[in-house]
Amino acid sequence: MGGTVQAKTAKIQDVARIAGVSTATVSRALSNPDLVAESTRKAVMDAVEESGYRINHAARNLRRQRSGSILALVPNLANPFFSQILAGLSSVLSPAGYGLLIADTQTDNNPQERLRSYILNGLADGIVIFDGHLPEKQMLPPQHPPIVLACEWVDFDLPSVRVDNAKGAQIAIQHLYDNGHRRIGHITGPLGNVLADSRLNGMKNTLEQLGLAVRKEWIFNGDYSMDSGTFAAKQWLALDDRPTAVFCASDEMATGFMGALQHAGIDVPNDVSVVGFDNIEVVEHLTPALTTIRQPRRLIGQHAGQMVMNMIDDGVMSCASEIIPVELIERKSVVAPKT
Amino acid sequence: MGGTVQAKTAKIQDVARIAGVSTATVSRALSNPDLVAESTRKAVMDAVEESGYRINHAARNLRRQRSGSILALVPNLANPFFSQILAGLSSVLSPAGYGLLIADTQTDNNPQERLRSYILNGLADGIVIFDGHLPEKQMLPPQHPPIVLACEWVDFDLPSVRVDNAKGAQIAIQHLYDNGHRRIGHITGPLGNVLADSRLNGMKNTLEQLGLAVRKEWIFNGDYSMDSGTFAAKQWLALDDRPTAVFCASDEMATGFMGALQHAGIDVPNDVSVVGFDNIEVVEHLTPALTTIRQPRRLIGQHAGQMVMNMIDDGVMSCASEIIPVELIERKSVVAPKT
DNA sequence: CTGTTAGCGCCTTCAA
DNA sequence: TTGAAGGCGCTAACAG
Repeated sequence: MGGTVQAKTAKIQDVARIAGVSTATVSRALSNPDLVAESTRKAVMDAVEESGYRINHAARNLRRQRSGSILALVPNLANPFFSQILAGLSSVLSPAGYGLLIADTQTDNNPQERLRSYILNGLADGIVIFDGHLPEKQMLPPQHPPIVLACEWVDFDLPSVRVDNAKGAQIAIQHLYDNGHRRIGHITGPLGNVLADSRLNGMKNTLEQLGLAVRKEWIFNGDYSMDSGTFAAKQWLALDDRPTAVFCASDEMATGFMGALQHAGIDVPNDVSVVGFDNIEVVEHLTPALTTIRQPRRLIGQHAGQMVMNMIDDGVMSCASEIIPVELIERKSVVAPKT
Repeated sequence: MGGTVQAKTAKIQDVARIAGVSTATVSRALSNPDLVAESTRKAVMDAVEESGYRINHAARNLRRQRSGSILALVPNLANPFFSQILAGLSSVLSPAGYGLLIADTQTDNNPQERLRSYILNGLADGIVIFDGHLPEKQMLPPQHPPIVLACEWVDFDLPSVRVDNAKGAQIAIQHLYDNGHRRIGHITGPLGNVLADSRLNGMKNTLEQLGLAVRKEWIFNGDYSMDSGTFAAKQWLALDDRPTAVFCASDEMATGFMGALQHAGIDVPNDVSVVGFDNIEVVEHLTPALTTIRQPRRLIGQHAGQMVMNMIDDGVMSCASEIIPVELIERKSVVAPKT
């Protein structure tokens, strides 16, 4: 429990004394400059300078009944998928004066209770949740700070920002179709994850619209990880009757899939075409460079951040959800199937 | 249970009233259970349960003169390199009751002043800095919370946790040598970065010890990014007299390097062998799978976190630095050179 | 435009 | 072992 070693830092009273005004005036000069006369404002600023005054956030927060920070709940901080999103989040929060508090919901085995305590604790003025496994509707206390759901979410009545997953899947399948593929497989995200489901359904629907079969043995279960892509490759290799193209619900899986295939001597894209999802940085440097559906992750973070801040400012608990568009990035992993 | 949740959150006074004790006793029962009688302790706990009391951190922090969180300063949150490190950090901080505050030092153009304000603001009880560009010695205020330097650091007299970079470089070069390579190139990290310099120097020294030439035109300047690896590939391609192997100061650069080479029709590893540094997740799935120097990033985060916490507990401003060992991960990107 | 005043919710001596 | 009481540093009425 030791304490922080801090110098006897100047308080607002010291500034007031030096500037020859009241503490209230100092406070105003600092947070509402418009409310004080130009001359006193300057006197205060000089006094601040002279005393080296820095605001004490704990005191301000107590008084204002807020915490000055936004909490991001991430399912697995180690997953690089989130780095861009967090960067986006940080980029809007920081200029607005909010701190970014990050918690990894996987670090302990009772995330539900943990979420609850985070929400109740008043640690944050707003929360952005990236973990779709987390909440059960009934867990949400009646009284809670603004919450925004980002990405992987189970159906839930809270403002959210997500990507148009079904559309992405549709674009991917259509692209494969346009390149002549009629036998198309899929590596799914974790079952039960809405986002994964959207991609899967988007794929199935498009296939049907194109009059193509949805073959059960061509749907490989994955969990977004590279390893699950590797595993899918093993299944693909074991097939007698193989699809000529595979649409992967994440770039990581596509990477693992292609890698394992190549290590087994398969020629990508000539033996199989592959389309990914996300456009993570690395896939452009793969051989073949991966054709994928771009998901603007930084933007997701920015929008989510903006949404919570707006909710906080407006003192409301809900706002319109947002759908962020996706686009096809054509590279080298798709060619016409061999005849 | 079954109590209605209050609209207004319960304060310590409410608990005291319900339990029939004083607020002091409640406070003690909560933070120093040993100091109160078993019976009253239980009464307090029941009252807490009944009222749905949750501690108000702002108030506690103000009173205790601490913030309850640790600040991580990251040069670029979008860089996936940090995700594992942050996960490690979070995994030790969270159980200890600390919040993890993250700031991206690249989001504005005056990081120096920003760092200063972070340090002075008392926002955090301790700071972990990952940004080697950041601090100038004289910027450090005389009085500041415990700080730990992690990774990329300019020479500086503060406790640090880093990896044995020179050793890593040595291992890499030796491995290439053992495979028959005598013409070895290097892609550096950003110049002036100690970590990059250590790797470069480790490489040069090893080369000399082995009696090999250090050829200036075989040292390509990079900045750790994949794009800089791509750029180095262009330079390699333009060379009349090419090295048969290249040691890259980061896996990202190795990835960009190999990718660009392959896109240009070069056969890796038969035309050039490549060794990386870091062992980021993806490189195992590349074709060829990348031989690299493993850097235990999660561990770095954990150690850094542990170090700040120890310093906070002990009320000291310094402690022994740590060097984390590295190891060679052999995969497929190194073969004997063509004769 | 500025000062006075009264807490925000908690912890922690000091007494009992 | 427990209670009483005084702030921690700041802000937001409410006067002036």
